[in-house]
Amino acid sequence: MVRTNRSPRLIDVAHASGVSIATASRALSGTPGVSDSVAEKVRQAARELGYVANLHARSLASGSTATIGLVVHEIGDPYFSEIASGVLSLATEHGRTVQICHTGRDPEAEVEQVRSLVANRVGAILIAGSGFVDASVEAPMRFEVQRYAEAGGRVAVVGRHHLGVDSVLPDNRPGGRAVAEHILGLGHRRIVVVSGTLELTTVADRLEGVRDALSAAGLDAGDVPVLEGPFTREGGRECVRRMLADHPRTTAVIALNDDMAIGCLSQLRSSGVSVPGQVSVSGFDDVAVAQDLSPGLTTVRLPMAEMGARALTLALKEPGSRARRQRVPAELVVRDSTGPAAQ
Amino acid sequence: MVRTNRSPRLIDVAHASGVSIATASRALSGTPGVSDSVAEKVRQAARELGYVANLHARSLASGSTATIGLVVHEIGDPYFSEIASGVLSLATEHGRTVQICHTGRDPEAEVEQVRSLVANRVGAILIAGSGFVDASVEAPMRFEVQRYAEAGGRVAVVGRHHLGVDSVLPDNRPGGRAVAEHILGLGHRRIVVVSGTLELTTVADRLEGVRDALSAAGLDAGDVPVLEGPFTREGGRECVRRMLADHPRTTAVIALNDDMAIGCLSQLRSSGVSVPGQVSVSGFDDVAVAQDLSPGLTTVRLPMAEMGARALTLALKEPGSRARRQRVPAELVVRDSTGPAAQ
DNA sequence: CTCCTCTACGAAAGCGCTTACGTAAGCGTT
DNA sequence: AACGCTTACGTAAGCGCTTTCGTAGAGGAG
Repeated sequence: MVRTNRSPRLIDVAHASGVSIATASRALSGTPGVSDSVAEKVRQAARELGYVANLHARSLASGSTATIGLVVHEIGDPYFSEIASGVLSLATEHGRTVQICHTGRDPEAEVEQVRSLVANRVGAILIAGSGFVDASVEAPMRFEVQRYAEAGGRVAVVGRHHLGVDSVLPDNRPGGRAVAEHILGLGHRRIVVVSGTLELTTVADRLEGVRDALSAAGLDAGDVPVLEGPFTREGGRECVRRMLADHPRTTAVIALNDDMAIGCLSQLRSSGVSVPGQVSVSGFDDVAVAQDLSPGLTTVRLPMAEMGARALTLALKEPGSRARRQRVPAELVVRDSTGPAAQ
Repeated sequence: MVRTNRSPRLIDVAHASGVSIATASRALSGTPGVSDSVAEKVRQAARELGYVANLHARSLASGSTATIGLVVHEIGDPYFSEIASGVLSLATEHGRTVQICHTGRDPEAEVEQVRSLVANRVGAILIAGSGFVDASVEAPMRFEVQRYAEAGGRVAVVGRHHLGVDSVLPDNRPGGRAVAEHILGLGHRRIVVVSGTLELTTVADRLEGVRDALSAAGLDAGDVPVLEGPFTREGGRECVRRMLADHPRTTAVIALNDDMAIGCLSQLRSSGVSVPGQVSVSGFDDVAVAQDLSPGLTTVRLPMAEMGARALTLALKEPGSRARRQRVPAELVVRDSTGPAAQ
């Protein structure tokens, strides 16, 4: 029975090294109960045959997988692709493969994707991206995640609370506070916040931080308009247009992520407003390109790749009795897009 | 034998709907040979039980997978993340999952990743990113890919020739020619090309196009310095520093990708050189952020997401008798970073 | 020398699914 | 009425691995 042109199986390795397939399996997967000499013989045979275990067979038999699932909103978005980069790098080190899903920012698609990852019996699920303030929107997701976790699945989230699982949480609120303090410290008082939809917890948290700073400076947070738009570059452009129309005397724009900030810069430039001469602009996230913009974007740095890696680390660890939380510090990075308030 | 807290299996669905597991399997996977009424009954039962097929069992039994593997150099890089975005979106529509590997631009890691995808028995492999001019570097990859393809695997590549499989090839050379013609048309003659390593075919092709245009304009291509550096923003900065030192009278920089162009803009700005007043800069790729830079980057648009989607489409199709090639047009996009040559 | 305990290994039972093959029933021919 | 053909379904043999359980042999204790 010659199987030409097929990849060798465990049984081929077993035959070649003169042991049973049970022993071969143990030798190759490092399970104890095999003498060193036999184990080495088996490994040698495997190498010579070019044997690679069939993952599906292994998963089916063992009931667990080396694949980990990563859910992001949009992989084309630098915020998420940098997180993914961190996850991928670490996963590769651990010999694990990563299956990425993106949801197009649709909460229903998100639940759908998680369900499909569960169905695929992935070993762990990582969920990146903001949750929703509204608990009822969050409920199906929470349900799905909990069920998976209770069945022994490992889950970790980044930048998302309230899911009752291990999480890596950036200091959104302190970050918001820091950037607002910076703006205030430059003398700005006619400020506008450019924000993604307030339904996102990330947005809400950052905004909260901004308000903390405003109150601390004795301002009424109600005096600072919050312009809401899509959490994208186009959203930033749109908000700046509204700002120029409705709040023409504004001297500083606090955008709640870099994407929007980039859109703001773009629109201000096309509208002939100088930055930071007439209007200062700040962002949030510090995506890679932020430092190369003109002017360089003042923003709050979040170590995205590291956050991804830490989430993976959490998911790989033994589950704790309760959900762990890792805070990730947010660091203000001052560049050229902010300057003293024009008089 | 009650299996509490475990997901239902095919046999549970079969029992619930009063058929054999073979019929249940056929009904759920759409294999012909089941009457409509029975099929509907089975699907109904599956829905009620919340049944989802175990992918591993299915793959093991059928010998094929719904997973497709995508190899990129660096998922954090917009060029690749936009391709990945296209692949993911289309894959989701097809009910397929995508496993992404990134290689950190290391040719050996690349082969390693492909090997591991093969081991995982993925249904198709997509490889994005430039190949190497040097055939001997390319050989192991070619070998691996061919072996997989011969064993019935489906492979498609984007932006890479010489692998002997279906490919989606951007018009790098015509694109290079177009952007160089644009620069020449603006009156520039003291031009510098800022380039990634010449070992990459992508770089070589684009450069070829640039030279075509130079020759056509009656210039000696040898007169135009080619500054080589890493194919990244930092590489762009570095090359500009060299340019300012060695070729101070340059009026135009043709960067061979947007990343480098962004680095060029950044360095020129910090060096106090105005763009496009003193020096014009062009890029290549048209990553999403290019339009929002200041000045907006003149570049050559490649529809990355579409390229990814097309590669997937090729891989999903029945294999042809010979490798198919799809050319993707490159379109010059003129923005504000290029202007008339200063006298 | 016997009995017991370990250790190293083999036999074999699945993991949950697909699919080749077998068969019974229905239908049209002659 | 006998025959073949088609359709709809069931039976059972795997897919390639892990893991439980059983056992032979080595070694120590009495």
